[in-house]
Amino acid sequence: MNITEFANIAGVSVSAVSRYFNNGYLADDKRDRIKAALDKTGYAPSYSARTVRTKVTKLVGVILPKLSSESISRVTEGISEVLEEEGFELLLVNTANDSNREISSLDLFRQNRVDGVILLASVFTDLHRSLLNKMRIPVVIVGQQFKGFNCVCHNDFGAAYAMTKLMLDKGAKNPAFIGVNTEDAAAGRDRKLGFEKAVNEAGFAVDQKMCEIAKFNMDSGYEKAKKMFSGRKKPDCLFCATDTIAAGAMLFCRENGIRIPEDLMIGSVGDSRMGRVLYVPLSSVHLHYKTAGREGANMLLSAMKNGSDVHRIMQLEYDLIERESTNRK
Amino acid sequence: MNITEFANIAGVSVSAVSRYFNNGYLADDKRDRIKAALDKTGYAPSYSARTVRTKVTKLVGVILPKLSSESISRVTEGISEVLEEEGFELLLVNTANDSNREISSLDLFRQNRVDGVILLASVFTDLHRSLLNKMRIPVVIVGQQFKGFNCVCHNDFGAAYAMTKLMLDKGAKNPAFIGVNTEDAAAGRDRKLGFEKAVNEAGFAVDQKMCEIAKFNMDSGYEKAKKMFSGRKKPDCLFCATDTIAAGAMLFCRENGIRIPEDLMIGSVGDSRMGRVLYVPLSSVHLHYKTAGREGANMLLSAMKNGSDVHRIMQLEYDLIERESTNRK
DNA sequence: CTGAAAGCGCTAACAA
DNA sequence: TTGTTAGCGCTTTCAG
Repeated sequence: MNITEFANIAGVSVSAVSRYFNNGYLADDKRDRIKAALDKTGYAPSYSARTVRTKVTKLVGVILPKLSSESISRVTEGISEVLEEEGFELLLVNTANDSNREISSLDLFRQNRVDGVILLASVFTDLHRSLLNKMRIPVVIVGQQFKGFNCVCHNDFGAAYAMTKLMLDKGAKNPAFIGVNTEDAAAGRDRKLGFEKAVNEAGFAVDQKMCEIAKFNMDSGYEKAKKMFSGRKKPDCLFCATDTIAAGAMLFCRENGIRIPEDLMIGSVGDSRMGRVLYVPLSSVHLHYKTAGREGANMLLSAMKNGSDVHRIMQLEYDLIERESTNRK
Repeated sequence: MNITEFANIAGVSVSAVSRYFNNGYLADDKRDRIKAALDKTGYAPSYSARTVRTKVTKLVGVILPKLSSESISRVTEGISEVLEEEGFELLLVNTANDSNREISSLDLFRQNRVDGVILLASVFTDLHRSLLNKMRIPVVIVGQQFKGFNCVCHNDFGAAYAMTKLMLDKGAKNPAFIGVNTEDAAAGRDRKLGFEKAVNEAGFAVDQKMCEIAKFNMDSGYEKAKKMFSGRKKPDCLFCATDTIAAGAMLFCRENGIRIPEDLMIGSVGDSRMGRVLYVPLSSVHLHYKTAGREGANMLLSAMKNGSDVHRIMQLEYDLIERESTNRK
């Protein structure tokens, strides 16, 4: 059924029906007639026909590298809270860490499907840049800093620095590191740099043999810890780029009689729920993921409203959370 | 820019442009001309204008009670894998466990916004039923069984039964239970019933004083465990409806010198990643969340294709995972 | 294979 | 306040 047919049934004009749905001028009796006809027929107007006219989709595209990650889902939750309050809905694309999918969904979103885009990605290339420059709708990047675009990000450098310094201040002498791909500027590069700065400031040189790169999962953390402890030199403190990696490393320690924190302190970044209940409660750095999502959404909302060309960067600070895993006397 | 304007620039007719994007008959030279003009102008056709004509949105609405839950995000991941492969995108609504939001988004989806709906909800009411009956597009419910509709669900009853039986077979005599709201037919009611059946079969009566109802979080599990252990009678095995609740209960045990599994066995349902790395590795029942998402998506796809009125119910089985927390000799 | 033209269902300008 | 009507940008029939 279309608006004309429905208007006939209700005994009013099409404009009356349109005004009913768009809060225009309308006499009360017509309003009642429409309401009654609505109950009877179950008519609902077509969103896309409206969009053709108004050019407004009330949709925001959200591009994610994966769904089942605590940090990412917290960001998404923040995004959805703010956006749904403003009457927007989320068009979600899960790229499964596939860069091609990122590119192709960005391209899809150019097809007038959405009013704005929020992009969470780990690695940014020149291709990203050129495509982002072609976008005719506002875009906000969350979790990374990418020059020339709106960003909401964390202080990954500071977080890693603070955690490493905490362990070194407790007297560790042989710091080790398990990070992630440094092409990821936030979780990869910046956290590594923060680690290195703390090590250097404490008067040590960074031993690259004590630095491993893991995947974003527990098994990989386990394997890298195993590799690290197979050498002659044993670390006495370990910084991990994520809680998940730290949990894997802990699993290895537990199986091999390495005591935490006595033999090895462990600290990481993320402050996931899991950290509290690990067999040794994990010291971590809390990043404000949900807030990042909310702020990203707010930034997008104002960009969609004002169409401003000036890009903004917002960096969120962190909180150091000390638990048992670094509690060496 | 619209299709007419673009067709002029490319020096072809509008039909040619339309055919270019819809794989229709088209001479090669025109195809080349269009490709060149595309590179030059960055033109992208309007999705909504197409939808007005074709009535196809290539969108599936997904209604979730929350985002930051491991089980839900695994389901969503399964859904998105299958749907994106078929060229569909997800319109996501996070209802934040608010039943009104469930209702209103279902209503929104009636407005020709999507081609189909996947609904994850915990509590189903008559209002749900009447609204679901009004939907003119296919709907699949995942994670619950709701008579008269397409469902993909888990064997929650069997899962709870198996876990409880495991602990009773190991010699437990005083079984306790921390569940969730029984209005939730799957995680609430069925898991409680499964627990009760196992207890009864072992020749015990269910002591309702040893049964608590918690929220879906760790703190609540902690509080309920505390309450349970404040009474005279102490349980020697505890079934929890979710891993998160079990983790909270474990936290309480650890703080209060209750040994697991010697003094208290603990088992739950969900098999989340966290369970493996708890201070006592947690026995749990694996439910195939991602598969449920995939199967739900497949069911929806075939309903959208065939428009069949017959509703189907698919129940997925479980895997019992024994770990240290129930390993009493 | 191709182009002209008639809609798809709606909104909004305009005249009343 | 109201109803009429001209589009919004696209697809698809139909006649070539």
